[in-house]
Amino acid sequence: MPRSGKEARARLLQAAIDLCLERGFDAVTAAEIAERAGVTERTYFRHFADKREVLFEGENQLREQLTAALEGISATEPPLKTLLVAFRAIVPMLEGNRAKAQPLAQVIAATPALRERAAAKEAHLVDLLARALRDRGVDEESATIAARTGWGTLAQAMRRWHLDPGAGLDAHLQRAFRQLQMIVADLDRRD
Amino acid sequence: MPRSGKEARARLLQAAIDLCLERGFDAVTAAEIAERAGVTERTYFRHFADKREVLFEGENQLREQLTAALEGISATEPPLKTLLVAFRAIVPMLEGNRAKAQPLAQVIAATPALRERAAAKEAHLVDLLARALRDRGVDEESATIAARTGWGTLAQAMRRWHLDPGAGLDAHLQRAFRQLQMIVADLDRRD
DNA sequence: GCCGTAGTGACAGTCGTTGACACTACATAT
DNA sequence: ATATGTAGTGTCAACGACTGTCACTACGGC
Repeated sequence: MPRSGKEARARLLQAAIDLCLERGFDAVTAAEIAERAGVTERTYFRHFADKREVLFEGENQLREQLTAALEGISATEPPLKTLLVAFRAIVPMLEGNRAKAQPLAQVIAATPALRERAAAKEAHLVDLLARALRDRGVDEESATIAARTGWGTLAQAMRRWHLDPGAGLDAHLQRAFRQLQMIVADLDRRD
Repeated sequence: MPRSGKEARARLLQAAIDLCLERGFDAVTAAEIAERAGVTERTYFRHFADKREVLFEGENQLREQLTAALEGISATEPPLKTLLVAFRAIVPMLEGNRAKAQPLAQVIAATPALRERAAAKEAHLVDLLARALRDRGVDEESATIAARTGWGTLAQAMRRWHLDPGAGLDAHLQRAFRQLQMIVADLDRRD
């Protein structure tokens, strides 16, 4: 009984989240996730490459939004500024997703296998940023360093934001970038 | 016939490298790796947590060397400087390992599952760096940003070094950090 | 020679993952 | 309405990754 495929994925995601919150990822089998979603285990693996992947649906959205945000930025901006502007552009989307993303983040943080997947996804995104900068004429070395640095700074801002959502992600983001400037400027400081 | 455990691990590593270079990681079974090393599959899993882990033995050494290098640096140095000095301290070790590390890097780069593990190991190392900085009195936010930034810059230096080993890793490292300074300084540039 | 520890082999079993084949819902063209 | 293509699905079978258990063996110290 094939409804829409998209709906099946949504039900699988919900089933996976529920089961993982109840028992933890490792104590749940792929067959159970499928069963709760009303499909076969085989069907699960047609929609997702492996048992973990269902929990990372949201990352795709982030990737697309980030790509779209980068499109609209003048190629004459300096590389790190480009990233900062793109990050600020997706802040509303990130803030809107917080409620849904939080339980997921909790499950991922508690499971080594999922943290591993998350690290791989981050690496992918950094690659994406570096490629976007290179496409704008930034040399390969600067693009890579800027992408890693920019992403790392965003990640830290998001971490603080999760602990203190009241201030707003944008404030945390600007604060983190200011911190970055100080840290790098200090590289040549004499005691 | 239990020789030393340590020797078994070494033989398993060599067997894994050989087989992966011949056929690629995915086309090799854990049982085959064990067999070529002269032990049982079950014994393999006593020494390594999973099929991938054997290929990341070297990372442990890197972690230890980095920890040791950080010990010897005055806590009054600014955070990013601390990391740069630590990185330069382990340059000889990295250069000495290049011959052994290269085929491994090739296998890892060609296999998504291994790239994933590599990303996780990187995240671990960044955590380690951040913790080291915090232990020296650096505030949590600066420590995290500096760790991610510093590691990212080292990673880029190592990438360039792999393409151009003649110049020496240390030269690439200093160059990358200079590049970082320019990129961050440019954040406020007006076109 | 005795003993504790670390390392090992041999099974058996669970779970993740994949290939092959046949079948069904839905959209669209006719 | 009927035909037909496409996407989604169920079933079955199999391979390989991993784990628990039990009994056995090398080796160092006593």
